[in-house]
Amino acid sequence: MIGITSLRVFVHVADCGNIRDAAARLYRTPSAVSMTLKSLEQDLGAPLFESDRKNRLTALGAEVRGIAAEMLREHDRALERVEAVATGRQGRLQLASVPSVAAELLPGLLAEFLDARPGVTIELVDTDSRSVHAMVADGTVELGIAGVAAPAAGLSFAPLFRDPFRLVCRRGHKLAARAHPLGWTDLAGERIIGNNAAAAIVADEYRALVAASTLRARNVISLLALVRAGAGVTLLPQLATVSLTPDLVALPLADPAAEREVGVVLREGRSPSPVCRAFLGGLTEACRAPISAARPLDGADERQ
Amino acid sequence: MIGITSLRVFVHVADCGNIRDAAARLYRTPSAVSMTLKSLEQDLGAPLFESDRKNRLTALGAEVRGIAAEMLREHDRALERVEAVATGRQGRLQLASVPSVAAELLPGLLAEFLDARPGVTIELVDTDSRSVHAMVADGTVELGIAGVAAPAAGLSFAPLFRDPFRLVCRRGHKLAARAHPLGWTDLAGERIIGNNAAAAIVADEYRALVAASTLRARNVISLLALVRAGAGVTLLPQLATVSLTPDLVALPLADPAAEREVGVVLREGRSPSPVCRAFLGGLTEACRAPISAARPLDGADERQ
DNA sequence: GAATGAACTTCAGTTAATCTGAAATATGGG
DNA sequence: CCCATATTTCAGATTAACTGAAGTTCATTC
Repeated sequence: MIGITSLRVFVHVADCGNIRDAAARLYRTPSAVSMTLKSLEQDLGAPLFESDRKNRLTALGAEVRGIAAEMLREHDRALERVEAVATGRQGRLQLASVPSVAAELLPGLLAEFLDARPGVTIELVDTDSRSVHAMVADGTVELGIAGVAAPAAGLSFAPLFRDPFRLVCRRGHKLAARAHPLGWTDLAGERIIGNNAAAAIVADEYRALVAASTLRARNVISLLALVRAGAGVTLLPQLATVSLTPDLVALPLADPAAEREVGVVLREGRSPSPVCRAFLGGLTEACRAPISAARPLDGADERQ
Repeated sequence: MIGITSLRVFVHVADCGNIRDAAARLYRTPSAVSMTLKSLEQDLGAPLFESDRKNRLTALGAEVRGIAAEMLREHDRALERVEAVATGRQGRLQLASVPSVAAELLPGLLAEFLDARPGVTIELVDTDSRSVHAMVADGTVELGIAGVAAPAAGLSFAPLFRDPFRLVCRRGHKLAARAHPLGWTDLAGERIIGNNAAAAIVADEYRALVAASTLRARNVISLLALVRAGAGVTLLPQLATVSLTPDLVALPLADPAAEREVGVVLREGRSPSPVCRAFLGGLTEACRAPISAARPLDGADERQ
């Protein structure tokens, strides 16, 4: 049977015009090339060259050369693509993330990642933690970045970092004057604006406060607009507060348990694609360093 | 390195969903398939299947399968084409022939040949013997069918058949009443219309007759029109007379030397393409049988 | 037109790749 | 938890492909 290597040998000889040079290019001895060529001609049942000196093709040789050269290009291109996909240099990564990470951590990371891998396509969805888990579970996205959830069947969670909640209020708010982290009792009497992210806080005191609250916002934009308008204060993970406008401040909380754990959500029993694996590498490395390092800060996360 | 066979094995396993069936399709043992798959995954550096039971692909596996399947299709198609070209089932044949053969012998032969080889393209030029040789010599056509010529450098001639000349005249012509083959002396006093084909007749008697003639035509159509109009008589190879209109007759000549030899003209030191070779096979076979057999005759070549 | 040198081919032996069959191991359904 | 089935592993065998030396062919030079 005619093999692809025989054809490659033939094309090289046709290009070189002699066996010696072709053999050198192929890292073979001339005798090996000669034998390969002979067996190819036998398989075809007709000569490819006019003479023993391989510098003139027969009509058949010219035709076969054209067909084979094209086929070899296709073949090499395909192999190149396979290898690119296997090493994560090429492919598509569908990714869902909670807004804070999507806004603060991912942009720089993704830009760097894409610069290094021109063949990669990334689709990023930002939504709340619950939806992130759902999208991973139903296969809409391959990778999720979200807070822990009730351990769902078929999902795996790998922690990335812990992120303490902070109180967000207007700069002129009386709590902003406090020199020390706020205890839950300090918040008594404040109108707490509930939000999805803060639902991760399990402290009974907070639960009680927010249960008493009459205002709840789902989207961070409207949430902060409410705070800015003086409608109340709210609790957000630190990461979500690094880019606050100057009229708002984020104050630390005394309760060390008031934090969320952000991590990577994957579908269990489904090995991540090489692109995904490569991205995960960059992500965990970025999170090994303190969160703030992921984005150059101008002190916005310090008490102001 | 990743080989094409490894990818073919992988695609088969992915299609079958298990190794056993794939092995059967590939005429290999399951262990061979398993080992090939393993080495492919090692080359790629990542698994292609989720589990040992090869019924669920990883994301990488799915991508590789797509790329590989397309590549294999291309590869097989190319190999198919190479083989078709090598066996003469595909290709182009450029062919020049003298008009008589082109009109009487080739049509049936070409139709049959093309029916049997749907991939073949044929370009047929009909012209006089001298031009046929020239076109073969300069590579305009690969194959020529013509009378013998002065042995030119770089051309080969292989005889196909001998073709006796006949005298063509009007049905009512006085020579048409003759019961026996015509001798040269019978033609004395006739106006002989010269033509290219008859230039092959070497007999001195004919030379003298045609030298005395004042009319000469190059094209068979106009030549016969002249005869039909009573402008004279002419000599044509028998093959050129099998389709005469009923108002003309072709009479045999007594001189056995009054014949042409038609054969195949090829460029020397240039091995014919497989299509050409295949066509030559059919051609020589058709000529082994008497000429008339090449075309069902209704007695038109008999004296009428 | 013989001598010469370069290129190709052939051959025998070697090396590398691939396959087979048997045994061991893993998997999923009952 | 066990059984039937599928896959993997391993050692040995087979096949394909390569190397190096010797022989042949071809074109060129003297």
